[in-house]
Amino acid sequence: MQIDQLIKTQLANYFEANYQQRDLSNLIIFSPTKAEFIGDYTIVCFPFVQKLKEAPDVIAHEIGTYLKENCAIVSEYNVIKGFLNLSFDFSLWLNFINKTFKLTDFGFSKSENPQNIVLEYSSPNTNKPLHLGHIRNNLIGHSLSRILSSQNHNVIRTNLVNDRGIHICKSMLAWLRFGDGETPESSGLKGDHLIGKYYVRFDQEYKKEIQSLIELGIEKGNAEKQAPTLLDAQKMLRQWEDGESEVIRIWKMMNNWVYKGFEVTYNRLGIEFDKIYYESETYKLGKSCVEKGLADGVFFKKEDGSIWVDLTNDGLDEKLLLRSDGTSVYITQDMGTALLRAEAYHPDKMIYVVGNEQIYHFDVLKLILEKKLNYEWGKSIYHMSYGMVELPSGKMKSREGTVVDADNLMDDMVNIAKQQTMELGKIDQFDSEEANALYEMIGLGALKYFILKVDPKKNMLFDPEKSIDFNGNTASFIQYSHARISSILRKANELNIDFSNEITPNEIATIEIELIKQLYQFPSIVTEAANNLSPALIANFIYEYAKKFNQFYHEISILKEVDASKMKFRLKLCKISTQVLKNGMWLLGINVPERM
RNA sequence: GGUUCCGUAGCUCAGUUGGAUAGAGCAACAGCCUUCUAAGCUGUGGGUCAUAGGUUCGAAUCCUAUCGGAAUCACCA
Repeated sequence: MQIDQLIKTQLANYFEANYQQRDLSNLIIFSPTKAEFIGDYTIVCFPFVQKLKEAPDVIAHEIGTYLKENCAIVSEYNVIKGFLNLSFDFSLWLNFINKTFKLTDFGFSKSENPQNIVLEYSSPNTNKPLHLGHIRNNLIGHSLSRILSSQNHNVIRTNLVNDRGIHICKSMLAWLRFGDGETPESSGLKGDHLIGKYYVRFDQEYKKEIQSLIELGIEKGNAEKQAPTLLDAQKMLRQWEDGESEVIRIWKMMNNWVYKGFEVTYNRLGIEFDKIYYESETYKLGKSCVEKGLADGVFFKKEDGSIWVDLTNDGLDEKLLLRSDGTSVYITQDMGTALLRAEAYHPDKMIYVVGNEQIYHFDVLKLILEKKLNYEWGKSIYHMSYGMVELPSGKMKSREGTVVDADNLMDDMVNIAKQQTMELGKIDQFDSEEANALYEMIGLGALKYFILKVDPKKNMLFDPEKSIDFNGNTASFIQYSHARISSILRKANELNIDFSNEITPNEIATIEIELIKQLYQFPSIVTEAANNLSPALIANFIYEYAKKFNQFYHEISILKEVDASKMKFRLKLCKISTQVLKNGMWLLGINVPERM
């Protein structure tokens, strides 16, 4: 199937026979020919110069002649400077079209060594609703799960809910003091939003107390530690870890409100999990892990009873593993969770989709598990760190209210989509259910695409004022292209054109060849995206493809003024194009409409 | 201060393992709807790829230094 492998093997034989050099085949650079030159694929000949002691264009001609004579698919070649441009026989593309057009899973491939991959993403705290940063996390994670499973890997999608800890106690405390028994039902608020309200309330009270302590002449750092509400929250955390029934009851009740709220958000985003872990269920294992390490002398205890690991020899610092009051910290439960996962799934890889602000945390985690506790699976931990989403005003801070709320944002996007769609007035025949599904598809598609098209590792900017466009490099453009192609295929269906049989068109337009060449690349792009864990590669590729198709659409009439075989050929091309757009967007977690 | 990441058009972003003359979209301007969907297509303008060195046939890409931005170095998660 892969042309480049075929040619490389041929060339390796050639170098062996004529120059007695085997390792030269590693130097072969094989890439699609740039549009402004004639040819399909290009071999760069400069790297051979040193070994073969010949001028680049001489070598290029030699290789070109050899390939043309010995390689059936190479029909022509030309040389420009050291670049050897090869043209392939059209039968190659024709076979590709005839074969691919029957597939529904075009772009997906069977990996020769499928792996068990535990993929963690989302990982929300239960003290506030999801915001734009979480959206990026969820979208990247969800898309990666699809990209990896498209390569035949066994992906276990996991979520680790941070349902315990001091932050939860803060919300609980504020609710007990100021909540007056308020519930999602009584307030009409979504559960996660209700809890978020009290998290903010806690912070306000806390700040007030700090201020008044400072006015009493207490130094700021101490004031922050001595504020009564904070002490109360810390007390509550100890009560929680001791399993005090009233604290546990409220905690359960409030967490359930939040879960119901999250469920709505996840459903709307289209995010799913195979297994949900709760920190409250894994932190104890983490604790025993720490105690075992202490017993083995890998960790050490300070005078106040807190337990630490010394990583100074590994270029990091000392890191706290258990507080002096015996309660666990963030990393404690991550150790426990990792342990559970390793036992349950025997993963070849454990991928954590977590923001780049936690690079240090995951360096520590991996180091502890792999090198200090000597777990074999420790080396399989990989932190897929993504960049922050910034606003024009700077970073989002949930306590300062400068966040873009996930639910509000989705509402806004769908509303804008609705408004724009109605203005265009193309879907008058839709009933309201169809229409609403379409608004949802377009609005959320725009949001998802906007986020996923950016290289995950980079920080990105989101400007709510400008909101998200529906023109240009956007999901709507791709969805629109899909709707158009679907329209052509519907028309063909109405006219009862059967294009399923093998065809051999004799004359082909250049733009068609360009389309086919691009189509041909799709599977390797998906593989590359899986290797680099980058949905952005796919997003930008399908945009390029959709754009090219739109040009094709304008330049070439598909159903008229062509002979029958050519028309059928183009219909096949259309069919494959819908597969590329549909499958590509599926990998991003975005739906495409038949009409819009 | 230590560590890590980023710096490409006015703005938002692409740029495959180093390859040919640096690519889109938005914004601006000029055209194109009697045809399978104009959420589209065509054209124009816009660049010292942060800066300076180095590596080589060749550097936006690799190395070093400098400047600018971000994250982190918590008994927060």
